[in-house]
Amino acid sequence: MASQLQSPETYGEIDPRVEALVHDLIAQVADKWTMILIEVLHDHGEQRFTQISKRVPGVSQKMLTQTLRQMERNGLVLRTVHPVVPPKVEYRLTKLGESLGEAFCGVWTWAEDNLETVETARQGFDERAAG
Amino acid sequence: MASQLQSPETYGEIDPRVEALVHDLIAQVADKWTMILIEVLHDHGEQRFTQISKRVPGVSQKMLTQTLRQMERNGLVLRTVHPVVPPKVEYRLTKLGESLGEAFCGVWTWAEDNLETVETARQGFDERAAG
DNA sequence: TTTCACACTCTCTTTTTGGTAAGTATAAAT
DNA sequence: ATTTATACTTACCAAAAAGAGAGTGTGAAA
Repeated sequence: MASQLQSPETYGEIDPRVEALVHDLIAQVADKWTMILIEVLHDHGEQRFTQISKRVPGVSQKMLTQTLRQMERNGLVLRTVHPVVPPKVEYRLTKLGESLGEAFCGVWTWAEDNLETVETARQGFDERAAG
Repeated sequence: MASQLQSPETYGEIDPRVEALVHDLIAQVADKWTMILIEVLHDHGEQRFTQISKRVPGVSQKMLTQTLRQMERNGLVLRTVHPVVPPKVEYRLTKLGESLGEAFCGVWTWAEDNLETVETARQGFDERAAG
């Protein structure tokens, strides 16, 4: 398969294993729900599962659990279980989670600032394709 | 906006439709291959299809074409077709593409800076889960 | 005449992802 | 005795994404 051709020297000085790790980490962390959850947890502080779900329109229970778990595993979120009935579990961002939120700021503001530019580009592209 | 990660009370005032547009745009633009292609196009300037594919280990032809097209549609990439045989097509980042690359820098460096922190967090989590 | 180069496109198959809905545990309230 | 609340887990299924591989067009070189 020609698509798998390798040319190691093109990556220059950077260790390709580190590159791969960075790519993987970004893929996990730049996920749609993760980004939204960071936002919600930042804006509203420590919250319970149900509160979060109400603030995030469109998440299924499954995805919320899954994303929260992954974030916890990656050290972005602290999960506190209170041994009561019915269960009470609270989530909040760790320092690491907050710092990721700050790192995302650039992308967020880029998206906000360029919504129209992108929309215009799309229209141009689609017209060229059609005409 | 909430993306600025500053004050909780600003969250309520945002138009949810704009929020949704921003989320969608980020989802398209924060995609794994898009990020890698921005990097490669930034580092090596204007390149042909095959050159790019050699510099990106693991992309299939399909994904490369698809991602490049999406980027072109979003105005991130300029595609230049030279009417010769065999075909010659060159790709380069637009200003918008470059600006997105800069916006990503924060996330990129966050990932590099925190690789170990995350790895440690994961090990802790996995041990807790096992034990 | 066959081969090669390049940048795709198309089809088929596999893998991954995500939704839905039901089930679990427990104590208090009705 | 039944319901309610919370925070899940599990099983099943449909949809979407991605991979593999073959095919396309054209002119020049072997």
